[in-house]
Amino acid sequence: MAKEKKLVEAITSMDVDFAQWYTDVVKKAELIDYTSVKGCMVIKPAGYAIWELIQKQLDERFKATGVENVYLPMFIPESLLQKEKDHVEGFAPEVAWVTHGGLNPLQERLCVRPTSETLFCDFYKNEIQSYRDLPKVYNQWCSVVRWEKETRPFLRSREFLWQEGHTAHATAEEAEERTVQMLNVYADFCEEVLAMPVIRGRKTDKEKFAGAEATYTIEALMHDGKALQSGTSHNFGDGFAKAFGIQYTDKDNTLKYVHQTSWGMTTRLIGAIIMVHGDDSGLKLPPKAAPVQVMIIPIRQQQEGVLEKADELKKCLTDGGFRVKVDDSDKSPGWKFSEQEMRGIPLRVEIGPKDIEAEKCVIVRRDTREKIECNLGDLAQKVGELLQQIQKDMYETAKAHVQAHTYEAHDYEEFKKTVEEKPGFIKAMWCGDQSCEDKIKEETSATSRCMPFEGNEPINNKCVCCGRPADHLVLWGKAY
RNA sequence: CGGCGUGUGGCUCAGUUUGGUAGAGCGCUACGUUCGGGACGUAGAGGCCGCAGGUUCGAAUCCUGUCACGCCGACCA
Repeated sequence: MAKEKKLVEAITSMDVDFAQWYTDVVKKAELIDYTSVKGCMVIKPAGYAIWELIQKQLDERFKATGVENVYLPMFIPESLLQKEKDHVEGFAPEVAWVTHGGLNPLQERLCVRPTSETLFCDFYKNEIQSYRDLPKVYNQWCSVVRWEKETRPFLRSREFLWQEGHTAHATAEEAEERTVQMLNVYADFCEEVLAMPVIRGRKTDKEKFAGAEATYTIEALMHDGKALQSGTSHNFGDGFAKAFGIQYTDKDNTLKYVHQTSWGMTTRLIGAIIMVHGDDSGLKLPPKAAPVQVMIIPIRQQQEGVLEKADELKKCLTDGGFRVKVDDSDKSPGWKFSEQEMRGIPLRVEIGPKDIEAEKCVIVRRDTREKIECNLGDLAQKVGELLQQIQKDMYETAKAHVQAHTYEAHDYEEFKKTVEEKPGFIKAMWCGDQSCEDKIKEETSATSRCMPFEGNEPINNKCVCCGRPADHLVLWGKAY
């Protein structure tokens, strides 16, 4: 149909060029704008509002587990960054340095935080004296800078917004418990709020965070079959505590090192929403992460009473607790439909003279495009039901996509063939030797995403790469 | 950091090969007609052709340098 075709002309089809499709959606949905600094973007109102919803709902979940928010500086003295060896080595290649204050060179250069472990450690070493001072469960919302070579909006920018939680505990058990707890907070948040299914698991040593004893991750699968690390939670053991001298006096009057964790989620989640849910018409927001949940589009709005009715419906829905807007711009209705779809607004309500006459309106779902007639008196209730349904259906659809794109490979031939022909997750056994991981990455470009906590029954007992005995099931895939 | 590509009104691009008065479509402004899947008419506004040098009577166009952006790799949330 010519008309159908016209709908998509502004956005490249995802089957033609997924990367271009992503960029088109990001621009057309007005989430960001590029700036004169590579890798740094303007997050526009439509994009920032999504972040605000993420922040609010995540923050509530954090606080329910006892997290308190703080703010630490954005600069780290070089000497501080260098205290933990693995950590510096991991981050040194991508830090930005401040070398001058005004016109004068600094005595010691300062790095712009790429993450704040070292600052939290420096802070905790004075803050923590006794077992009574523990645990410390702090979090900060801020931006960090990592001088990436290649950048993409939301997925990999040089400056990005995130939250980083940093905790200190008396025992290793408590730290481990917190690490897992936060990973679960993340996973539940992704599934319940973002309607995005995730795989929880542990990173291999090769993929774990610089300085961590263990890194846990949630991995999501994008529409094109590539994986996206969507949140991480690290257990540092007492490594940082030893490097920074963070000790407390326990009940038995002995000095002990604290055990620490850190965990973070970023604006990358917005990229995940785009790539998990979006389609050729644009963005598709899950209702709980949609800054505008309902767009009311008046038809023949110049006609007396139409705009008034639209505003009336808006008030009714706003009072019902929904996020609602009326598009009263002087564009044509068809234009407004397309805009609502590109912006991913979950529901639109069409209201025109014919509807007013019949005391009805038409509701259209963004996810299925289904059109539903609704009596005006039932609108708020119906909208509530539909938003819930959409939230649920979007999750189910995404879940089905992950299941349909998760494969098993029993030997290396099958593995290579699967990587090449079937984008998605591949379950395969691994002997635990990093040389196999390296080889697989080099030869197939797939990386180990995680060793999943669930669905990890061995599929055989041989390493998919070298054939030696293997008891780790690893989820592999090409990643962003 | 390597490979490829692109910089011309707000946007998408033509013009560059072969130097000669800066173009189109969309968008924008005003008025009018329209309005249930990207409406139309009329009249307007808007550009040191990324930046800096050079060659030339004359440069968007040729030369040198530089900056930025995009895509693909290596590094990463």
